[in-house]
Formats: sequence, structure tokens, C-alpha cells
Amino acid sequence: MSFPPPHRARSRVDVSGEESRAKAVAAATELFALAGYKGTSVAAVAARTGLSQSGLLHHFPSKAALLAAVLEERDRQDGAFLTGSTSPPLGWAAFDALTALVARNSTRPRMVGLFVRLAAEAIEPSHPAHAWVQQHYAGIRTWLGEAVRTGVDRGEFRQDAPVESIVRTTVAVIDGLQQQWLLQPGELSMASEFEAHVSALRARWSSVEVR
Amino acid sequence: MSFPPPHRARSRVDVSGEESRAKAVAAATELFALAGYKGTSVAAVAARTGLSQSGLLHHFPSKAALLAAVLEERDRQDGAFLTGSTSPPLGWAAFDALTALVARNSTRPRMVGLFVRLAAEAIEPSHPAHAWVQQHYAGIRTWLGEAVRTGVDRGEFRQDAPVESIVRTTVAVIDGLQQQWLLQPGELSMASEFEAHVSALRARWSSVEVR
DNA sequence: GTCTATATTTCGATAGAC
DNA sequence: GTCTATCGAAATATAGAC
Repeated sequence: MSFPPPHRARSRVDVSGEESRAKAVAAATELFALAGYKGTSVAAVAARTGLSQSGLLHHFPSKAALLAAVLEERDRQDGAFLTGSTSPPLGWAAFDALTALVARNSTRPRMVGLFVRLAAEAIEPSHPAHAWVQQHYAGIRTWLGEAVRTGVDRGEFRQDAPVESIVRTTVAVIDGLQQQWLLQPGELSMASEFEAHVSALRARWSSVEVR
Repeated sequence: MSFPPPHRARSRVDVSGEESRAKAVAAATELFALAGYKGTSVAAVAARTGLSQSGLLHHFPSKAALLAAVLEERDRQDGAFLTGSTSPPLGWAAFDALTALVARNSTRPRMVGLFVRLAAEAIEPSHPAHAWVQQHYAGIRTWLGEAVRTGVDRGEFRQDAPVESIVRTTVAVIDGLQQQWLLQPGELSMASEFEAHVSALRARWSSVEVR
């Protein structure tokens, strides 16, 4: 009465491996968000994952590879939020989409912390997340820039609206609010403050008189 | 024909000590600005100072003490720029003062880098610069908040101007522009972008119709 | 005041057993 | 796939000579 060694045996091992890997990425995300990349040790990630240091490094050849996996997962979760919609928001509607993004970030302090820490660390070109951070900013600038330009063409914005400045300051507001929000959790609403910024932009650059 | 051992001998030693200390603070400022506090080793600061590691630690009992000296010097250089004027800028004039501050920062990438790195690192309460960063933000919020409230009282701003939001978003713009400026040096003018923000604020909240 | 030498951790990564 | 053991490098800090 022997049970046949099921395919599940092989399968279960694989699943466990996948689970360990996913757990490790989640643990690394949390710790990188709290202490940054340099401030987090592989051993700490391993401990939180429930593996030994070597056990963790079996899934990722190096600490930098672990970071790459974290960023990949971050992109996977966020990738389609702005650029992924089939009908891309255009004109002023782009700012409504951004408000929704900010509201969503307000429920994800870990992801916000991860970005703020890495963005500051990765200013240095030699940082393993440098290219990723630059691509992130380039992507947002392109998306929002095109949206505003379309708004100008459609007559939603004044014809003399300075597209690049609107884009730069809007991105700056989002980043700066995240810093303040992380430093004083609960003492400000990122979404409300961002809407105040959009309100000022509309007053200045909308083609219709709003105030 | 012996030269009397002059008081200068004692004095010269002291001066040299003071100079080494000052050099070390300058070196630490540069390196902290480039790689942050955690990413900079005491040995690297010592090498740039022209001292051995132990020679440096003779002046500062610990790495944290070195950071404290860096922050103290930073405050000494910047302390009087905003709050130090005898007649504090009030109302919209406060934003002109901020524009001047941003323009000044545009010539001091090291100081900007230092702040951006430390602000992100020191979100964590256990970071040795945590209290300093919180005080920095509290100070700016108080100063700008009072200026805007005075502007409201004087009738320069609309009576329904949301003071706290104006303060928060203005601080956010400054911080966010610094991040972008450090990441892409030369590709944006912090002063121009900040003025665009102030322009939008005036359009929205000035008591006189400006646009 | 500055140095050499060293103590003590901690880190990232590798080797090899199971 | 995971572990123990370990290596080599780098970090902070201290001791003691000059």
C-alpha cells in the first residue's frame, strides 16, 4: 500500500522555491523602503524571509540582483496604472489620473518609502538603481508632457502654457509631498495637497476662466 | 642665539587643529552629499581631509558627531538667510525671498545634495539626523505659514486662501525640484520652475486679479 | 595632534554537505 | 533548495607610541 511518489513532490518543491523567492522580494521591499538599499543587509532580508543568508542568495546571485527583482515587481504592480489604460488620459484629465495615483499611493507607504529612498540614493550614477530612477522620471515626463501638449492643442489649456514647467513642477509636488508624508505620517493628505496644486495650475493655465 | 619658544608655537598647533577640523567638516559635507551618511565611511572622509582615520576621530568622537558638526556648519551658513533678516518678509514677498533662496541653492549643489540625501535617509526615526530634518521642516512651515497668514490679514491673499496647503505644496515644489535638478544637472532651472509655481499660486490666491 | 596597529563587527559572497 | 561554515573585505572605534 505505497503511495506513488506523486508529481506533486517535484511540484511542491518548485512551488516552495517560488514562494521563498516571492517572500524574499516582499521582505526586501519593506526593508529597502525603511532603510534604503545601502542601509539594508542581505542577512536582514534573509531573516525576515525565514531563510539563511545563503538560502536567500540561492535565489539571487547578488544583492544588486535582489534589488533588480524588487524594482521589477514594483513596475509590474504599477506599470499599467498610468500608461496602461487603453485610452490614455489627455489634457486636464491627466491630472485627475495623477490625483488617483496619489490617492492610491496614500494607501501604500511601503512603495512610497521605497521610491523616496531609492530616488535619493540613486542620484549617484554608480548606484545600481540609477538607470531605473532616470527611466522612471523620463517616463512620467513623457506621459504628462504629451498629455498637456494635447490639452494645449485641444484648447483646454492657454496657448502660451509652459508645458515643461507644468510637468516639472507637478512631478516635484508629488515627490515633495511624499517626503513630507513619510516624515509626518497622518499629518497631511497627499491627495488633498496635490489637488490644491492642480487647482492653482487650472487657475493659471486653463483656457476657461476658473477660480 | 636661540629663538625663544614663542607663544606662536602653541598657537600654531591650535590653528592647525582648527584647520584640520574645518577641513574634515568640508570633506564630510562633500561625501555625505554624494553618497549619504550611511554610504560614506569615516576612512573616506579622513583620506579627503588628508588625515588618517584615527587622526580624524581625534576631532570627532564618532561618525555621528561628525555628522552633527556638518549639520551645525550647514545651519551656520544658512541660518540667517530667511529668518535672520531684521524685517521678515511677509505676504507675497515671502515667495520672492524663497525664489532668492532657490537661486542661491542653484549655485551650491553640494548643499542641495546633502539635504536631499539626508532628508530621505533621516525619515527613519533612528537616523542620527532625524531630529534635525524634522526641525528643518517645522521651521520652514512656521516661517512661511506666518508670512502667508500675514498676507491674508493684509488683504494680499484671498480671505479663503488655504494657508497650510499653500505652505505644504510650496515646500514640496522646492524639494521635488532639487531631486530632479540633482538627477539631471543642467537640464532644468530650479529658480525658473519655482517661479512658475509661484505664478500659479498668485493666479489662484492673490486678492488682485493677476494672470 | 597625528600616526600605526589592532580589536571587534558586520557585510557580501562562496564552498560544500544534506 | 536550504543549510552550516568560512573567506576576504570593509566598517567603526580604541590603544598607545611619538
